[in-house]
Amino acid sequence: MRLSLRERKIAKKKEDILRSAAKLLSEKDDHKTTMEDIAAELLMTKGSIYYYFKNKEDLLYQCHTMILEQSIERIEKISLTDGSPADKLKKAMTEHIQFAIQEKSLFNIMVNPEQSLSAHYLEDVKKKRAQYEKYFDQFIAEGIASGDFPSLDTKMVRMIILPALNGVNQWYSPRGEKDEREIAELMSNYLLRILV
Amino acid sequence: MRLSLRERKIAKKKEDILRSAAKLLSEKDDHKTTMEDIAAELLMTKGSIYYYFKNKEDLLYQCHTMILEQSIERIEKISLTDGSPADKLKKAMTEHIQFAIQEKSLFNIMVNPEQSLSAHYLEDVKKKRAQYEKYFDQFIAEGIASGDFPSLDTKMVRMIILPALNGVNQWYSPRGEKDEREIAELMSNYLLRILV
DNA sequence: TTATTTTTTAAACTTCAAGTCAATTTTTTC
DNA sequence: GAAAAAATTGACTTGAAGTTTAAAAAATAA
Repeated sequence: MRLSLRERKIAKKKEDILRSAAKLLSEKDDHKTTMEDIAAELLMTKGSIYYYFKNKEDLLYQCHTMILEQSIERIEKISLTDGSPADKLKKAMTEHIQFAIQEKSLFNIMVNPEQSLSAHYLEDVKKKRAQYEKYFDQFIAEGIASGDFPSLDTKMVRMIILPALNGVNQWYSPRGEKDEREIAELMSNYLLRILV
Repeated sequence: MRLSLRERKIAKKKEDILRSAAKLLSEKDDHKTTMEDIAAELLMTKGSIYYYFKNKEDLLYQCHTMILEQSIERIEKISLTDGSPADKLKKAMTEHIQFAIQEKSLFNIMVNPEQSLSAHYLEDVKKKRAQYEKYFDQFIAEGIASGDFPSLDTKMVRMIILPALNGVNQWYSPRGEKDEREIAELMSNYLLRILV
């Protein structure tokens, strides 16, 4: 119990650091964001970051896993729903968009893992991404099988959908004319047109 | 005349350097690609790069402009064609995809200019990007005006199309089952479904 | 060939950030 | 409240990469 409390405290601190890292890394390039900057954001010194993380790359890697694991959890839940394939796909898209906007910084640093992560970490990140992408393929395939969607190239369609969804947090601004829900609704509807 | 010959020689050398830079920068992150690496690729020493370019950021910036200016030229030509809006849009999409694949490295480093370029350069790059994007908006708007496309949110549609097109060079592999033309054809057809 | 200009080089210079660590402070435990 | 464990500090080391520069080499011109 007590141990669990401490563990939760550490987990919280780790998450704080990850968010600080993500915030700064999403603004500037990797090497322009120093460990000192990341620490300063939290009124710490960089020394203590090394108490929680092995090194800078580990920090980046854990930003990836944090988002990826949550994303997988969310889409897993959707897949267990008993809606139509189109319903599931739509829900997956709108949730993705809203999550991406909500976690803008973290999503932002996830573009181009190839460039920023070395082989060891990259492998794992790619695996998790593939795991997430598979759900989209699954929903699309289901729709084709059931006749809800016409026969089409599942991967190609998914490779249109996902970059489009991820693109959102590159241009979204909270001061734009559309809010999260409107964007999610509009974009997912347009994307569904490809399939019906 | 003689001057022009020399100028062309310099221009060629500059392009060689830009391509070397792009090649390495597209593989690794900015700071992991050193000026020495870029020079070594061309059997030069890093000192001589500074004979042609002001600094590393200038190198990056000119990679952007090289591609952007060519892209704008290409789409400008398409816009002067007298095909239907759908024809022009389709041509713009297929050309974009094929150009992106052809110039994979250069396109690759163009994701996230915000992170790698400082304000001064960034402004110019953004202007050029906007210039390019405007053509897509134009084709879509034309189609709506002529009744070829239904009424829809031009910007939103463009913000689906372009990220999808740019996504291609993240996953394209020359050893994949589809070649450039097939990908361009298939993807542009799917994207057009949103509009018709 | 000689003189002049252009280009390349190699080394030096500078700057700066990642990572380490022993000492200190804070928190927890009993 | 004292002892033990956990967390934080900040100075230090290290290495690396961008940039500068003076001199050498190569190309061009006369």
